Amino acid sequence: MQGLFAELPEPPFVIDPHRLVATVAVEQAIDRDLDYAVPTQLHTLIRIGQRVRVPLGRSNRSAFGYVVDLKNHSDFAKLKPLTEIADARTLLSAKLLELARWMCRYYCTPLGTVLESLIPSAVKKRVGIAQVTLVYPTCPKDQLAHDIAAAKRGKSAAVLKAFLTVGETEGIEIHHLATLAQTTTATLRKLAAGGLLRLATHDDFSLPQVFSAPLASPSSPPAPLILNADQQSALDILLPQLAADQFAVNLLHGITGSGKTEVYLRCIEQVVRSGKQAIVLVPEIALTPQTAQRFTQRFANVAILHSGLSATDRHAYWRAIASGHSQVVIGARSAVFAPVPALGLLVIDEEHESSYKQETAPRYHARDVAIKRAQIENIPVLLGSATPSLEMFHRIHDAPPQTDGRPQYHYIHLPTRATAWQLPKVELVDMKNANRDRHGIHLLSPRLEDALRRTFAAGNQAILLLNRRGYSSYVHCPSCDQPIRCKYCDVSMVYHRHAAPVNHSPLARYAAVSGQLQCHYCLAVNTLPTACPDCGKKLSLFGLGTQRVEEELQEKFPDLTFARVDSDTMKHARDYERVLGDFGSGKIQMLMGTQMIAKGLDFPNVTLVGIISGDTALMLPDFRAAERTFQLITQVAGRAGRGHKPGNVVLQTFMPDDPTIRAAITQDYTGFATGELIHRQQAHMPPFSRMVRIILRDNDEKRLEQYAEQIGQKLRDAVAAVPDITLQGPMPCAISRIAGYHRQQILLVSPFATHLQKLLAILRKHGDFLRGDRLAIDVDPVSLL
DNA sequence: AGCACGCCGACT
DNA sequence: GTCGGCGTGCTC
Repeated sequence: MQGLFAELPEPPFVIDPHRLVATVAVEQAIDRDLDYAVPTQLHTLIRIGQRVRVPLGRSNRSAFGYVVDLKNHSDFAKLKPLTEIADARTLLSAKLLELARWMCRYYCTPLGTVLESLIPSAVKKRVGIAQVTLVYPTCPKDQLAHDIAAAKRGKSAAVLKAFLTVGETEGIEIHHLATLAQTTTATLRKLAAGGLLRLATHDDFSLPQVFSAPLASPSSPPAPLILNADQQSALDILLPQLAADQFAVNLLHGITGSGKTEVYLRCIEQVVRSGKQAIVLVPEIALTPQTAQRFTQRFANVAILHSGLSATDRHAYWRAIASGHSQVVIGARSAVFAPVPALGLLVIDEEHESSYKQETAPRYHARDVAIKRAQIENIPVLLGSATPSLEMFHRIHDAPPQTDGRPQYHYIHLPTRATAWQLPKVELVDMKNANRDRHGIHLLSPRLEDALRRTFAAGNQAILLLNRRGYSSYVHCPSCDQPIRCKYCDVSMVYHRHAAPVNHSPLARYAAVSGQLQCHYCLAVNTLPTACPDCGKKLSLFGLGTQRVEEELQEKFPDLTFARVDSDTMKHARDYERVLGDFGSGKIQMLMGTQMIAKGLDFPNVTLVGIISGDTALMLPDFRAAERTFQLITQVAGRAGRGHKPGNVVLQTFMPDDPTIRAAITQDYTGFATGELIHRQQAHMPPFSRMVRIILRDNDEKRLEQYAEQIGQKLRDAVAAVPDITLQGPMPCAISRIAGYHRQQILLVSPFATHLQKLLAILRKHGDFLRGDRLAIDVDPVSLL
């Protein structure tokens, strides 16, 4: 069986033919690679990168793993033989294996666990791989004519003639042969039983029909767009890197509408022209048909790895990508592992997005993995954003001057809108005064209401952002002065007006139709109590959610057609596509919802963006709260004025003097970043330090405290041996309980990532820190909740 | 992650 | 007397 990857070494020359050892990373949280003896009959078949079955443990239970090394000796005395090769293909190229090894070290995660998330499960399970039966004549080829003459007529002669006409030295697929010889497969099997033919079955790894289209021209010719000067100078930096096959990190900082995508496309065109492939990462929620179309219009073979793919399709795409058929791969986080044979460029769009961080083991950040992969493949990586993460902004500006052998960092700025449209005007509404003269509760200020009316009167469209689902975020008892909290989590429950479909929760079926309390963390659902469970007094509703805004809109704008877009109403990708389609065609006048509508939408008729509460995220107990707030406001503001009409943004806030809000009004990224970086430096926070967060959990609070103290002591001892690391904690997490588990954390902070890595390596050797059920290690955490 | 070995409470 | 609780440690 031929390997998929040409660069993989042949199996070693067998020095001792009786002893071949395979190092295997089992698909389990075992932080050690295990050596197995390779049975003699597998010596010529085994390859690094194959998935194998091995006996494991005292009871020799069967486990799967990946061959990560082949050698003639082992330090271990008594080796068990591996059971079988589970898949003849090499599922891992040498370079991807090197990437996995780096993740294993950097994220302090067992290699087997890393590989488990590198190889899609559809590939592991071989979903959709059929067996194909091939038929061979038993006589030598030069005797075929003689045998045909001997058979004279009948089926035997017809079948053998088919071999001659095809001129096939290899076997012919059984159904194909039956058609050629005008007979049936049953007859062929009979002839095989009689000794005239030989049958053999193989795995059918061929690509499905959809991929058999030739490398044709794309569906529509590339638009002969004229680039502006900034785009052109961006390409002047990027294209030589591509031509030179050179590792370089590029931060493409371009305001919304500045034409970042066109820069991506031009770079990818060059990659494709040179016969290589490109990978484009986009945030999960930006993986819409609208995004995909921009690429499929320009390239013939685009693999779009979206979450709705079936296992069979996923596996088929993986094979298409591994074969080099796909020129461009577009996908969310895990697409960074796409097994393209000749990677030419990695693009990470919206580089600052926190959805690039995986919150389960291996807790990797796809942007950082992409940079590492680019280094391994010796290619450029292109990080795009209108609001770069402070990590990248600082790293690029603080990079030492280019010297030989050091990675090159490039800051590429696109400061103007590509089409010379105006940036939207942002207007601030101080909510402390806005509703002074009105009765009742109003989420929409008179100013925002007025702006909406004028927008619709002019036949334009609007987007309204509120970053919280549900109706009301606190159900509050005025007497006890306590909001109703989740039974299992340390958070208040959110009131949802109508039974929202919460299929993930086993409690969902008990939800009342009229209204329910939901926990947004563990997804528990309760009915809304009629009175305070503690004192029996009447409850009142506080805080606001998208459902409440929906209600107010229906009252104030009875003729308005609008859609609420949040994870309650958009359960399927299809719902979302339909709503976006209706919005694009003008059937819907307004979208209202959570951050799902803040990213990437490009509708030229949108002239107004309303932000109902610009400061909700600012209050979160997280050092990135200001950064997130600035990013969200800037992103959603960028949805306005993308056509020929100027855009307006109305930003409602209770904190009109907050520096983050002020910077967001003027969309002054550099001003915001400079100020925020000073704060971070004073507080010794990232990007001026690196952080490792250790999360401990237990369903018993007392036991957790003991455990945290014990781990804390071990850590303090270890920290004493490594310079420049400070330890904070153990302390309760900001959300001190989730789904019944009490949570504590310990933070390790150091100005030097290498010191933290050294510490983790020591702890790891010690072995106390791999109890995945009680302890999680999060390197470079993106959230501290 | 499994799974076995090991040392203390309520059962035939 | 022993069935079984889940704490600790190993897996080539």
